[in-house]
Parts: sequence; C-alpha cells; structure tokens
Amino acid sequence: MTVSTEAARAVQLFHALSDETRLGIIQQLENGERCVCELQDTLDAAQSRLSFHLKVLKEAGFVTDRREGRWSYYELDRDAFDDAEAALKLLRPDTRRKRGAAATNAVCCV
Amino acid sequence: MTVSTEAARAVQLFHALSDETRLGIIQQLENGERCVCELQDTLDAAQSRLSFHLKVLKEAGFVTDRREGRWSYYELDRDAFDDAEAALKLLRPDTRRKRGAAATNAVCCV
DNA sequence: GTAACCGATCAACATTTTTTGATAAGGAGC
DNA sequence: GCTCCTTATCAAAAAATGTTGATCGGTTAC
Repeated sequence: MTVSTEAARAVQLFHALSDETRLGIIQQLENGERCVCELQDTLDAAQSRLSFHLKVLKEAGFVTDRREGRWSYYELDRDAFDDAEAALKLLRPDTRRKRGAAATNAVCCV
Repeated sequence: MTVSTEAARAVQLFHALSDETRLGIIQQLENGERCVCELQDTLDAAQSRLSFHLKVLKEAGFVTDRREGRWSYYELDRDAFDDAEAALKLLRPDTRRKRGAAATNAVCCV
C-alpha cells in the first residue's frame, strides 16, 4: 500500500467519525446490533438520513449489516476502530522521531 | 462537560484529521516546527490554502503557532492527539460493555 | 523613506457533503 | 393476489467545506 493510499484510508476513517449523527449511531450500537427502525426512534432521525450515514460508516468499515426478513441489523466492527487507532498513532508526534531529525530544523527561512 | 459537547469536540478533532492536505501538514511537522513558507515548498500548496488548513488544525488544537520576525512557525501539540485517542477509545466497542447490556438486545422489531 | 517578503484574511467561486421527500425493492401477513 | 412494513436509492435542494486570487498589516533590508 503506498503512502498516499494510506493517507486516503486515514481520511476515510476520520471523516466517517467527524459527524455527530454518526457518532450517535456508533454509541447506540455499542450495546449490540440494532435495526434501522430502532436507531430511528432513539436518534430521532429520518430513515433516509440514517441510511445515508450508515452507508458512510459501512463504507469506512465501522459497521457491518445483516439482513433478516425485512429488517437490516447493523453492528460495529472492531477492525475499523483498530485501523483508526493505528492511523492516529502514525500521526502522533513521537519523541524519538523528532530527536532523530534535529538536523533538519535549521533548513527553513534564513 | 456534557455528552453533546464531548461529541462536538470529537467531531472537531476527527474533522481536522479528515483531509489529506492537513495530514500532509502534520506529517511535515513531525520532524519539528516549520514555517509556512517551507510547508508551501514541500507540500506544493498555495499560501492561502495552507493558511486555511493551518487554521483548522490550530482551532482543533493539533498545532500551535509562534511568530518570529516575518515568519510564522507551526508546531504539533500532543494534547490534541491525546484527546483524539481518548475520543476514539470512548467510541471503540468494548467487550465488557456489550456483555453487560445483553438484555437490551431483544427489544427491537419483534 | 521605499521595496520586498511573509502570512492572515476576505470575497467569489467550485466542490463536496448532508438533508429532504419521493420512489422502488423485498419480505410478511392476509 | 393485495397491503403493509422496512430499508435502500434517487434527485433536488440546502449547507458546509475547500480553493483561488486579491488585498492588507507587519517585518526586514536597503
């Protein structure tokens, strides 16, 4: 995987988490799988709106869905959370790295 | 801090990280502080564009800036990364919590 | 003083994302 | 068969976000 696709994946992950409705969905799913109709009730959101946000979460990998009869059940998938944590760790400033790059600090704007 | 402001903070953090240009900036700053003019060179981005993204990062707390003569130096701030990690941990599905809420699983859509 | 440089801010525009209401598809019950 | 229920999808509108080029304030060098 190239660096830029890695970045693109990170963007996808963080973008999925950058919306209050979607965080609300995740919070609801924390207690186990839920069907859309129940999310509709607890989050007080229109059905098509939930469908949209669930799609974003699903495409990023944060949820999986399962059809049962007329209901769709959504469930959290840990893997995406792991990915997000890993992406965050890569971004986090790291003491070692900073020290190692000391020489590069005097390059700019003289 | 209420739950909803917590969510708003999480949204702010993740939103700041959900753009490739901003991730590029963070990556550049990983080796120490940089002035805007250098970011301009290495990221090949217009000055006003960088200013815009730096503002987003600054408002979210990921960077701090320091004026020196005509230059503005930007530096990463760990605290925001810690906040993001904490926010992510709160979202992450947790085995214990799931187990404790077993009874709530049969509520929906019968 | 003037001129050049660095960077923030602004307004106009372009693009992307989100919301809304409508429609369609699939299953359940009659 | 028909009707109701649940959900996905679509198009249009609205809202938010990002880009571009211009201008302005502050600093340095002459």
